[in-house]
Amino acid sequence: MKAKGAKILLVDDEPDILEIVGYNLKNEGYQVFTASSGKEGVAIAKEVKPDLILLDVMMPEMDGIEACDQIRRVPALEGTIIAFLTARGEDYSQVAGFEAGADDYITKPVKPKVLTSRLKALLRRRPTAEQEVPERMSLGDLVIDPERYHIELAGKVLDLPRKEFELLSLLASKPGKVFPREEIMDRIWGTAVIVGGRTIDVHIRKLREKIGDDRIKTVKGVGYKFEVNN
Amino acid sequence: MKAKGAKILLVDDEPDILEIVGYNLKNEGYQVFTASSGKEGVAIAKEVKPDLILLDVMMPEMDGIEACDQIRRVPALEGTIIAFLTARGEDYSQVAGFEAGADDYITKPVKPKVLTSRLKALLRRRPTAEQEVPERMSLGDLVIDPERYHIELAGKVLDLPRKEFELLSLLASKPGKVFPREEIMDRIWGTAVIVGGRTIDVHIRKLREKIGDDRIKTVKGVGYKFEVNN
DNA sequence: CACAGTGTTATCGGATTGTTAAGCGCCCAT
DNA sequence: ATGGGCGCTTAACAATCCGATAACACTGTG
Repeated sequence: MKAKGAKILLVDDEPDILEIVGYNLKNEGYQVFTASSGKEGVAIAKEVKPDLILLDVMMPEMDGIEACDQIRRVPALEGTIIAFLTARGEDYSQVAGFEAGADDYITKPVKPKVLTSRLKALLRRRPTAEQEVPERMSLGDLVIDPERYHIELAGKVLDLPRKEFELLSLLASKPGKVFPREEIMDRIWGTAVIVGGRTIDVHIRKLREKIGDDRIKTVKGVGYKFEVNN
Repeated sequence: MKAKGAKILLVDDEPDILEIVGYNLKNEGYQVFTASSGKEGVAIAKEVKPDLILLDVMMPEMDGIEACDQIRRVPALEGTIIAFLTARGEDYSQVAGFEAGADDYITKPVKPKVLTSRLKALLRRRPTAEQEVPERMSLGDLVIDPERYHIELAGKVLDLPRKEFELLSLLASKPGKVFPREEIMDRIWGTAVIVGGRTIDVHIRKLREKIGDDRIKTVKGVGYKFEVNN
């Protein structure tokens, strides 16, 4: 059910809305950021680069339309999806909003389920997530098949748990390259998740147990690398 | 690029919309049919059996929701994709909450490019619409017959309810491939329908009950895959 | 030898999935 | 119209499995 933690920025001047909507989105596994004015919203957007921004139209200081406009001018926020949250009846503002480059409108009040479903739909068709077809990798007698989510070792099929599979895929994506622990953390857990120091090691250990000690090499003080042995 | 002209039925009471949207779709190589009311839409749908129907929600005589409902009752139009066209600001919660069985919502005004890209995405999702449906799929002792909505297991004919059949067809369309839950949702329920988290599991369970536990495999944290066992 | 970094193992919590039963709307036959 | 059956969804609970952590051992390096 979780759409693995896309970043969502909520901008609304009513704390209640931030609270309620934010709560529901967090519950769905999103990373939620909030701002209480257009100005603040733009600032935070630049900082965290959210995947999606929910903008209330009516706000003091800087309304949603102008905020949208500003955000659209920031190159770093190119692919960001912007959706307006509007009370019903704020009619003409919608045309302006559309011109400002909004991707969707959601009218308040809205049921949490409906809201998250809309957001999911929006996030799903973002261009960035469009066309990534992971390819089958062959490395000696080891075959990594992302589509089937398993590996083949010397002809034998082996199922791996998710984290292990991702970790191996990452390391194997560039054989010989040393992946610093930092990078591994970022790419597998994401910048938002904080896990303890031994977690990577444990997964590495399990991998070694399954595919052989000699394939993953430790570079002390730096990280790990995958090596095709044969 | 042109998908050999899928048939699209446009239903809207505004001639302008029919004109503009129709023009663009034809330009993209689709076969376009039009109707200007829900009633007419249903009639034409029965006649031409389009792959996809674009329904305006607000229409005289019969609105889009009712039309959708009617179309969904026609067995011959079983696999038809239905997308709602709504004006921005029309209340989502009402429409989305309504379980009419639409696959997507598209809000007007929409740029032609965006519209066609979304339609393509929709058509791509449906195995039935994209290319010709393989008459029968044979996978070991399991035969899937899309024509009759039933399967044969070890020679015995087995009738499956619609959702179960669609689910099985989807999984079996690429044996071995892991279908993420998200993708299953998209392709069987569409983005417009909101269903709870356990719904897929229940259908999977019923399928396993009928065709055997060993054919559908769970990949935890990801999805399910079909496997030919012999 | 101390210390920092890594290896190893067992354990626990919780997220994810399995399972069953019940509810609801629809169709059809009585 | 009415009742039963069916298909789909939801709810509630059980089972399972994964992944993080803690605790401790090991290794190499200054």
